[in-house]
Amino acid sequence: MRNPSISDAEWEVMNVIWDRNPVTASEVVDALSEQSGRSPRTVKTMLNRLLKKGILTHEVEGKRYLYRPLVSREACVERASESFLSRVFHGDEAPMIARLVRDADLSESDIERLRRALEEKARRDAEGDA
Amino acid sequence: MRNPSISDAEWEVMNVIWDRNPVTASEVVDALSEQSGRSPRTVKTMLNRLLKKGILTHEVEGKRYLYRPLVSREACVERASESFLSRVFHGDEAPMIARLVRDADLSESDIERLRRALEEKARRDAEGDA
DNA sequence: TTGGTTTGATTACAGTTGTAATCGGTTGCG
DNA sequence: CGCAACCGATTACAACTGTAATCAAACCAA
Repeated sequence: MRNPSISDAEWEVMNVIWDRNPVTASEVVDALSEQSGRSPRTVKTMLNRLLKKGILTHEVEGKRYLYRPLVSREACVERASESFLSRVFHGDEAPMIARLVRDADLSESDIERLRRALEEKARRDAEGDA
Repeated sequence: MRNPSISDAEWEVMNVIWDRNPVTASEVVDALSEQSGRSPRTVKTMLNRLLKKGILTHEVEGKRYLYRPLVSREACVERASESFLSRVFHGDEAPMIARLVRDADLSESDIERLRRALEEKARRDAEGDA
C-alpha cells in the first residue's frame, strides 16, 4: 500500500484526461457520467486524489481549473502492465500473449502488424543473442 | 468494491496453491517467506480471507489443514486479464499485444508458437468473418 | 437583490488490503 | 511434567478505494 498508484476508478479518469488533455473538471464529469454513471462528486474526489498523488496538475483557466497529466500514459501503462504480468503470470509473458492472440478481437491490419513485430523479434533474437 | 476479487498479495498465495495443490498452511508460509518475505501471520490472514471469499477450501488432514483452490487458475487469470485490459487499454488488446511482443523475453519456441497462433487466427478470421 | 446553481474544498464512511499481534488450545523437547 | 513453539481463530489498525454529502464562495437568472 505504501506505493500509491492509480486505482481502477482513477484509470477511467486518467484515460479521459490523456485523451483530451487539457480538460476542465466538468468535461471529465460529463465524460464519466455518461460512460460509467459516476456522480460528479465522485469524479471530483478522483481528481483531487490524483492531484494529491502527483499524477495531475491543474492551472487556473479563467474561472475554472484546467487539468493536465503529469505522467505519460505510456509510463503508467508500462508500470501497470509489469505489475499485472508479474502478479498474474509470474512475469512469464508468453501465455498472456498466447491467450490474447487467441481471444482478442483483431483486425487484419492488427494481425499483419503483429506478424511483422514477431518477425522483427525473431530476427533480432537470432542476431543479438547468438 | 462489491465484487470481491483476488488482491495482489492474495495472488501470490493463490499461485503457490495452484502450483502445489493441495498444500498445508506452513508450505505456503515457507514459500512466501522466501519469495516475498511475508510474515507467517500475514500469510495466514491471506489464507483466511481467501477461504472467506470462497476461493479456497480446507479439509482436515491429520492435525493440519490442507488447502485446495475452489476456482481454477485459468478462470481467475481470465477475469483478471479482462479487467486489466478494459481498465488500461479500454479493452483494445492490440496495443498490449504489440507491447508484449516487443518487450517480452521470448524463447524461440515461444515465438514459433505465437507465429502459428497468429496464422491460425488470420485463417479463421478470413474464413469465419468473410 | 436574492435565492438556486456551480465549483472547488473538506469531511464522511464503509469495505478492502497489507501487515500483523493476541489468544487459547496442542504438542513436542528436555 | 513444564514450558516453548506452533496452530488456527479472532482482533487490530492504518492506508487506500469507491461513493458521496456538506460547506463556503462566486455566479447567474428572475
